[in-house]
Amino acid sequence: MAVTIKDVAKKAGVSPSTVSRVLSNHPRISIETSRKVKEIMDQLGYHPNIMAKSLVSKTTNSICIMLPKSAEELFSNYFFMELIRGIVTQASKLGYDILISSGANEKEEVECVSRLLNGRRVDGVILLYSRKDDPVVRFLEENGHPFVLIGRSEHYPECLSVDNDNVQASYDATKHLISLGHERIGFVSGPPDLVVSRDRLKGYMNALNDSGLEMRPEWIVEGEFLQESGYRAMSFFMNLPNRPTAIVVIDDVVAFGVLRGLHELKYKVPEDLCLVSFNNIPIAELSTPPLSSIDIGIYNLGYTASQVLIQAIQNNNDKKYQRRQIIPHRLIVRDSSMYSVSKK
Amino acid sequence: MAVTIKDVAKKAGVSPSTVSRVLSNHPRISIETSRKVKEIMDQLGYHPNIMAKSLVSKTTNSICIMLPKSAEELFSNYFFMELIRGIVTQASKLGYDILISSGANEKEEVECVSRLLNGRRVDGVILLYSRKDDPVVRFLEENGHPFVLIGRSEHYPECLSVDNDNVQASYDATKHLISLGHERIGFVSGPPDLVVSRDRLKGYMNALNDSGLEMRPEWIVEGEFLQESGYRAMSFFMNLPNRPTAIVVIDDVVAFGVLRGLHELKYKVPEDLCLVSFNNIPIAELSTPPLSSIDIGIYNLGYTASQVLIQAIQNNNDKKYQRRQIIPHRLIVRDSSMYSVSKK
DNA sequence: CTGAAAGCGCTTACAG
DNA sequence: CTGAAAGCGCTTACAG
Repeated sequence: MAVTIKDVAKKAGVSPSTVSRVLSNHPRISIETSRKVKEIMDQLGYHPNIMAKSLVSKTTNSICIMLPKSAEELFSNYFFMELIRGIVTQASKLGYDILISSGANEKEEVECVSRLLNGRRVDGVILLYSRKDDPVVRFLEENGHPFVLIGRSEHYPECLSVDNDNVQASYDATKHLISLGHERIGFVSGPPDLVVSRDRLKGYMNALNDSGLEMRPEWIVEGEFLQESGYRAMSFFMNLPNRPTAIVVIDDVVAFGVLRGLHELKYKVPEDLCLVSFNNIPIAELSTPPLSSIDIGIYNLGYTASQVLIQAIQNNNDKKYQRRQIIPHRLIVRDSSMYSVSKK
Repeated sequence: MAVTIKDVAKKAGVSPSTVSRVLSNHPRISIETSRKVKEIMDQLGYHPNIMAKSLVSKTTNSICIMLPKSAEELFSNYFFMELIRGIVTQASKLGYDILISSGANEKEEVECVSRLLNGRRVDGVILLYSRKDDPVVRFLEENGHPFVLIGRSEHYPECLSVDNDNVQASYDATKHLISLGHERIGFVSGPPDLVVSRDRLKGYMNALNDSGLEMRPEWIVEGEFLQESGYRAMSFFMNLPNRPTAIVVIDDVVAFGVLRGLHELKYKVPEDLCLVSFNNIPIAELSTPPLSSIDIGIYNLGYTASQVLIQAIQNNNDKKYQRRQIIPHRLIVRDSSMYSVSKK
C-alpha cells in the first residue's frame, strides 16, 4: 500500500537501482533522470522506508539517551531537559534521531542498552550521568560500542566524555568566598559515589590549602541532590560552635534547601552565611536572595556530547581526536555571596 | 559478523523458521526444541535485529514525541521533562521505544513527523502541546496517523487527547479566592493562541459570573509563559485605580514573575495581593511565600498519553474507546492565597 | 511440530 | 550513466 522504490521506478521508466541512486545523490546519475525521478517521487508521495535502508546499510542514524533511573530527584528535571535539548538540537542538525530510554535499575539499564545496540536499533549511546562503577559503562566499553559520558569515568579514563572541569569550578567558587575575607568555609557535597561530588570536593580542598585556610571534617557534609539535604546540612552547620561564615554547595537545588532553612530560622543571607552553588538553573536568579552559582553550560554539554558521539560513530570510533571535552564554566555572582567579612 | 537467526539455526540443527518461532513464542513449537534453541541463542549471544523484524512485521514498537520548537521558555523544562518521564515509563512497560524530535518551526515539524511516520520508523506520535491551528495536527489527522494530543484540539475535537479540565480547574482556583471574600479578582493569561489559555480564562469568567462578581477587561492580561509576563502584568495591575485584591495566574512561572515584582515594590503577599496559579511545579512550594497552585498531574498526563496512543496503535486505531481522557486536578492551598478579605 | 520458499523495501558490487 | 541480481535479517503462509 505504501509507495515503494519499485512504484517510483516503474512510473519513471527506470530501474529501482536508479531510484535508489537518485535518493542518495549518487554522482554518476544524469541530471535529467534525477530530475524526473524526483518529480515522480513527489507526485506519488514517496517516503523511503528507514528500516529497510538501515537493514542493508547497517547504520541507523540514531543514538540513544539513557535517562537516569528514577524520578526521585524531581528538580533535576531542569538539568536533564536542558541536556536533552542540547543533544536533540545537534543530533537533528547532523541528521540523527534520538531514542530515549530508561531502566528501573542498573540491570535493566544494561539490558536495554544491549537490546538497542546489539539489535542494531541505534548506533551509539549517551549517558547523562557518571556513577562510580557503572555496569552500563563497563558493558559499553567491553563490547566496543560507541558511547559518550556526560561527566567522566574513573575506571575508563579513555572513554569519550564531555565534562566540566569540576575541580577548577569548585576551586573558583571557593576562591571567590576567600577573596571576600571568609576564613571558615563549609562544603555541602552530593552522593559520594558520583564523580562530580568528589571533583568538586577536591577543588574546595585545593582552594583552602592554597590559601592556607583551616579545613575541618565537620565543615564537610555529604547528601543527595535534594533540598532536604541542604536543609539538614544547614542545621548541622548552624549548630556548630565555630560555624562557617560561608559555604560552597554542590547544586542549586541543595542550596535552596539551605536557604529555606536559614529563612525559617531567621538567619540572614548573605550576612549570616554566604552561599555559592553550582549549575545556575534559572530559578537561582529568582530566589531570595538570588543565588551565586557556577554556570556549567548544561545545553552546551548536551550539544557537544551529541557532536562527539556522532563523530565517533562516523569515524568508526578511531582514537585520533580528543577523547575528553571540557565545557567552560563561569561564576555568576549574585546577592547570596555579596558580603565581605572584615579580617580580625 | 553479528550472529543471526541462521547461525543459531545451524548450530541448533533446526531451520531459521523454527528459531523465529521460538523467538516469538509460537504455540506450536515443542518445549524441547524451544529450550535447546534458547540455549544456543544465549551461548552465541544472539540479539534479534530490530530493523529486520520491523521491516517484515510492518510495525516498529516505537512512538515519537514532538518537542515544542524552542527553548525560549526555559522554565517549562520542568513541565516537559516530567511529561517525558511519564511517557517513557509507560511506553517501556508496554515494550515501546520512544523517539524524541523537534523542529525549528512548524514546517520542519511537519516534515519530521512525516519522515518518521511515512518512513515507517515510528507507529504513532505524541504532541506535547496544543496550538490553536496546528499544521502538525492537521497533517496527522488527514493522513490517518495514530497520534495523541496533550491538551485538546478545537479543530479536531474527535482526535485522541489527554487533558485536564482546565475550565473547571480555573473555576476552582477562582472560587477559592471568592470564598476568601475577594471581589476584585484579576487574571493573568498565557498566549492567546494556546487552547489552555482560553480554557482557563473561561473558567475564571464562569466563576465570576456564577458569583455575580464584576468583570473588567483591565483585570485580564495576556502574556507568555515567562516570568517577565508576570512582572509586567503585576505592575499593570498595581497601578490600576481600583486594583484587584487577588489574581489567578496561568502558570507558576508567570506567578514567580508577579511575586518578584511585588517583592521589589515592597508589596506583601498575600496581604496586598492573593495569588493562585497552575501546574504546581516543585519550586511553587519553595518560593516566598509558597504558592497556591493547581496540581494538574503532569506525570499522569504523560503516562496516560503513552497508554492511550499505544492502545490506539494496537487496536488499529478504531474508535471504540474513550477519545478524550481527563486527568484530575487538585488545588494545593499555600500561603500565597491565605488571606481573607472582610466584606464591606 | 517443523521446513522451504517467498518476500518486506532497500543498497551495492558487478557488468555493460 | 544505468540495470539485473544478490542480499541485509527477519516472518509467515503453505505444505507436510
